[in-house]
Amino acid sequence: MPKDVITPRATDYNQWYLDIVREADLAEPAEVVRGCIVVKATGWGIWEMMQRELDQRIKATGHANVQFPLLIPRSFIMKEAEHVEGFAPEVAEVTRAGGEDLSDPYVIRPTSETIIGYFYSRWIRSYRDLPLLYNQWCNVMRWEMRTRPFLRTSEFWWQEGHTAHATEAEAEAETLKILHEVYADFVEQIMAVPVIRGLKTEKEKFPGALRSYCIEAMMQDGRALQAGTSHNLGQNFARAFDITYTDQNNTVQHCWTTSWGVSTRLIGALIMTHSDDEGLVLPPRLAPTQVVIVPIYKNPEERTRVLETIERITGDWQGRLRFKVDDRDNLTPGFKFNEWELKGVPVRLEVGPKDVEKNSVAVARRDVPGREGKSFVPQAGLTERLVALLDEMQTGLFRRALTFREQRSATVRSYDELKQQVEQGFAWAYWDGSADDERRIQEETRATIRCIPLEQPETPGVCVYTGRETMRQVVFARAY
RNA sequence: CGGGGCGUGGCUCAGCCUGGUAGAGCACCGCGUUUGGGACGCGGGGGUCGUGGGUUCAAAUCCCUCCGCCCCGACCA
Repeated sequence: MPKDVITPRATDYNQWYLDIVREADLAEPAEVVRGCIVVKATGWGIWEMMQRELDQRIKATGHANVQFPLLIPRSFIMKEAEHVEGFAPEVAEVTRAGGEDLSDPYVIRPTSETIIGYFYSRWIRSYRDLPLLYNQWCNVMRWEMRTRPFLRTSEFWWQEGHTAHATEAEAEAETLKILHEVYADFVEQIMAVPVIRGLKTEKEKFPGALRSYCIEAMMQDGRALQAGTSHNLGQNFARAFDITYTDQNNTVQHCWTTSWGVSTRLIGALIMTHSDDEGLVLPPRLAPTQVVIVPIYKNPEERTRVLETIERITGDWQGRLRFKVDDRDNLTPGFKFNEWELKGVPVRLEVGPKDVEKNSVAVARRDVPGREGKSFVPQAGLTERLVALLDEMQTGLFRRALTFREQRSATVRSYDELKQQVEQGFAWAYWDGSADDERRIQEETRATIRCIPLEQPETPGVCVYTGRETMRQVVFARAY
């Protein structure tokens, strides 16, 4: 009998999400620290896989890792006008240390453009120093009013890339390269989450940026989640922090800078894209453990025989499959089946006395939950079969998510249609409105423009709000 | 910041209305039997009832203070 530990999605999507986080043992509320979470081993293991894949891509595109201080002089935050307005309300400050009040208080970094800008201004002298391509993995803090595990917490973990370039074109190329080659590639290929790549509107862009690009994903309730952002900061921060270089003509110029980040929020995206009422579902290429093996036996003799068989069939797995043998002796197989299902391990193998005799194993695939996803297969050729199965599951998860998004997306031609469509998913619409129009729509529908997709239609259409003809199409949705 | 809810073994909660020796389920420990979809029996350990004050012969229970957490809305990766 399964225990009712997870609220079905259809009953309460929000509660389902919280149940998954708890039951899959990803994280728990920190309780004693407002708005923060403790990321537990299963959750952090997933983040480490994300870090590994992202870090490879960040380095492959020419960046190196560095580490800046956690604390930033408060005065730094005040230097870029839009940036102050955007972040001042949500920074935590350190006003006292070493038993004394600080004459110049610090803020705990909400993001590091300012302190990095300060150092870049000292490091960059010549065009020969450019481009400067750095990234840092760290935690940041933003005093959020309402928090949810992974999606929005006061402290979160992320990477923030910060680069400086000689020209606007180079900065723009960098911003887009990160969006495509690092973020979209990782999220789609490894997380199996389809994304829309686009540009943020003025209202939604990063405080202090010239332009913000983003990737947007659709969750199972039809709402949008921003999965990553890449900002072309123009010369705004370079002016605020005097980041200048001398060019080939001996003229002093301001640099063009970029910043870009993805965070542990991706874990939230992962959950809300693939998981089901039985628990977490991990795409094979991201799963820290791809195959878990549950031995089944009634007595010590059987145990020995079964474990020997497992030893033999996993003999050529090193380097091909990430696996784990669950030989805990105090738990029944049934308990383990459910536990690994909750934790989202893509494939479970069961090896018992019958399999030892028949040279078979039971294979259960997580993307088809319960007994339906279970079949008995021969031990011969198992490794190849599993590698192929994982591959098939990876592709299948992506396709399933993409199909879902398409079913929940529609092009709308009137404001009434838009209102209806955002109730259930993405509304594609021609748009020629202002930031104020955007605000009014948000008030009335709770939906915002998620992005102006990079791929635009070739024929003009009529703006869904103003009625004016325009070439520009945008995506409206309610967002997390 | 507004609105609501809750603080009692590790967890979920009952007990409070109507004051009188602190309970249950789960988890944990020991032993035995079990083990192919969340095992069972027997035994056992563990709680200054969020904090401070008040009322009372007597407070988890009644009154007040403070603190914390969770949930729902407007802002945000």
